[in-house]
Amino acid sequence: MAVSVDKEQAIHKAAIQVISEYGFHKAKMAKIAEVAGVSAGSLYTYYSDKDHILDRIFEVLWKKDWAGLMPLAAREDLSPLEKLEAAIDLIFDVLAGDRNLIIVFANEFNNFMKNKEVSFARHYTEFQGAFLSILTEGQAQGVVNPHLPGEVICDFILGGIRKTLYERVTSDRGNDWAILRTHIKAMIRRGVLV
Amino acid sequence: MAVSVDKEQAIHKAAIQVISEYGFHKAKMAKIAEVAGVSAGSLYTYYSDKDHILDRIFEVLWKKDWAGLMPLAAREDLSPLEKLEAAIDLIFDVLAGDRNLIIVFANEFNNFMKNKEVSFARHYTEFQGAFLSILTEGQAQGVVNPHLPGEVICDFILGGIRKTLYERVTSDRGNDWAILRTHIKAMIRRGVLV
Amino acid sequence: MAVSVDKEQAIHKAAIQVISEYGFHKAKMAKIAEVAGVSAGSLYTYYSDKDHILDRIFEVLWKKDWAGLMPLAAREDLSPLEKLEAAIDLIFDVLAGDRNLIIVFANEFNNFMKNKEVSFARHYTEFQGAFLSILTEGQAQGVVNPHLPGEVICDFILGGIRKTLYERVTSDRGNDWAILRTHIKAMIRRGVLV
Amino acid sequence: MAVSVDKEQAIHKAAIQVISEYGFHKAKMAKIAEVAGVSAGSLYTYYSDKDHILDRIFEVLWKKDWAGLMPLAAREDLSPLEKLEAAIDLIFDVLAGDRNLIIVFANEFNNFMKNKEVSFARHYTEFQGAFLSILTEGQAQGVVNPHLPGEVICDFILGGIRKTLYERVTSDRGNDWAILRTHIKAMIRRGVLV
DNA sequence: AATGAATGAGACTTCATTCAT
DNA sequence: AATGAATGAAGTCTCATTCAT
Repeated sequence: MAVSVDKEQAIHKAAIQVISEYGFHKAKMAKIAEVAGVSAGSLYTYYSDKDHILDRIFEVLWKKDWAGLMPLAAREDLSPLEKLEAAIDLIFDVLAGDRNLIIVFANEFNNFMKNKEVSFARHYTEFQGAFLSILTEGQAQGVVNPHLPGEVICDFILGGIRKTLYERVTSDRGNDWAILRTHIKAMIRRGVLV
Repeated sequence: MAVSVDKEQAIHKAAIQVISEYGFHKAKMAKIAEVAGVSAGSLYTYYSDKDHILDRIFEVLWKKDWAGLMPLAAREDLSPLEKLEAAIDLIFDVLAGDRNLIIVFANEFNNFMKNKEVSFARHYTEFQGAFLSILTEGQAQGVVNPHLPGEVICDFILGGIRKTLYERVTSDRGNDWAILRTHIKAMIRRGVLV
Repeated sequence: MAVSVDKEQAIHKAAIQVISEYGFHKAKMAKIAEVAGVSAGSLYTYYSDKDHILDRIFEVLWKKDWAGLMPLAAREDLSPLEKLEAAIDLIFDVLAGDRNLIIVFANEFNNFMKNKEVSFARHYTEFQGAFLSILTEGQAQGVVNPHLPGEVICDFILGGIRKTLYERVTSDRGNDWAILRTHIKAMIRRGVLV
Repeated sequence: MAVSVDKEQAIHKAAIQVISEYGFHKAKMAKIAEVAGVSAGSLYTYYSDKDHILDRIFEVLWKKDWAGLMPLAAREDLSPLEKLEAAIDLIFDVLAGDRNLIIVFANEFNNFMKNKEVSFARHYTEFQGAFLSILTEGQAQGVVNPHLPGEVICDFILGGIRKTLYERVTSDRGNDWAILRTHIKAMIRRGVLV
């Protein structure tokens, strides 16, 4: 029998679940296999090693839609503000609703980036570059505060969203993602003042 | 000779360095000992086990000044906005400038909270409560946007600051903390729009 | 392949050998593994930890036949003296001939009992209770000296047998267990006087 | 200041107490020092190492009076039976009443003998030889059962006494050593039968 | 391709012993 | 002589990975 796509996905999903619960280092291969309903040995038919499983999680996450930010940033039929909102929507569309994925993303992202070869890091740099370009365009057009460095805006927004999502799925803060999205957009645009 | 405060601090500092470099799970006790300039066995004169070292890092971090938020929030001679800014200053004062501590804090906080008994979690809850009370007061006085849930503001700000600090020490984005602080305060107050 | 009964028994036997030679605390897991012909890690496929290995040795020893004393003591077709002799036979049948097991039993029994949860201790208490009931019955029927407290008789006999077996396998005192058994029975019944 | 006899004895006593509670291998030097009221380092002023402490315990035990068996066995003014009783009294006199010493003796004797150089082993062999000579004399004079091998009698009696004493101090079986001594003598002479 | 028992490198931790004070 | 912090060798146990079936 050829390698099974079903099985590969079962492992992928199980890994997200187990890693979200225990963290990457405490997530045991045996536990992932158990949750996936396969043997421990089978993990190695689909993945070269434990790191590879995490690699793939971030790769899938990337391919899911984040890559969509680049063409978005380049569009000329949208204003910078529309693009900024679309970028935020894009992050929400990818993550919101998937509790375990949010947790893995929030907890493992930094450590993941630290160890990883260029491949993913380059992806993320591209993403950031596109995000930055939207902000820069906004500043050029006089709609975004020109005194704020783009990197700071970028980091602050991404960090703010990440933690907000994480706390939402970790604590019990409801799951009305549509309203949350609105709040975050408002805060980004206008700040907290009245 | 009594237990040495110097040695205890050497270990503390070495642990922050090693954990910031490798992450908690890959940080080996032997490596921490080596960096601290003591034998592996000596670690156990000052700490009961590896977890205890991390516990202590967060405990020291907490005692350093975060606890200062509670009396701050209660002050009546300051406006909510002044308190909000003071709270942000407080976070910066604790973390800014200490590269390794920022990294440990950013990377280990979530996992740390997951495993910890009430002691630190309660501290953090108090901190968050004080932060929330400042925002709520601001909303009551009509200076903070009443449509934004306090928790969302709180998470977003704390997450934004965390990532901004982390990226700053991780990438090469200069280290002018005073200016960074100003940018972040501005963004929190007025958002990114002009 | 399912867990191997052969391997489990190889470890069991190797443990008895190594513990008999070095004593429990000086018996290294690595040595047990080596003697058993498996890797150190494999020990943990069959036993949760080192203590568990010793637990199991006593458990097997118990199940081997000591449990047989209880029904024996209850039999009504045997006189108390016949039961007493049968009890002694039972101990000999379990231990005699197995040099290493005798050594482990003699050396680790006390320390084992000290640490152990009720499970084995209860077994042993049952055993002792059955032994006592035989003696008490003998006293009631006027064949056993009524002036001797049952516990003292019981302790003395069991202690006497234990040391006799131990010295026999430890020194070079032959291995004619059948004759030894006879001597001991005679001594118990009639003492050392002519 | 010269080495203190008081301190040496405090350590000796503390060691007996701690070893009786935990067993030799789990008895920590630090704990012995604590109980003795000295520092851990001071143990090494009086003893070369941990083994030495146990050596000394058995040495003192030996010198206490067991050595008295040899002249006793050689006396010509006593009958073999009187000597046998005197030998049993001697063991009781040395051990009875000292709870911790009984426990240490019962638990560590075998392991101690296994590792020890000739010195103590030779002592014990002498002791056993003297005991045997009493029995042999008894057989020669027709008062001790000539069919029982001396070694078996010897082992059985010593093992019986050891366990009886141990159980007595370990369980709660009273502490009337005088009566216990009588029971044991009776059992040895006449057995359990009426 | 699937299994899961077996492997063994490596980590944490203990504790008898040392030695500077 | 006394102290007790420091040492580091050694031991138990874990778990990602392999491989015979």
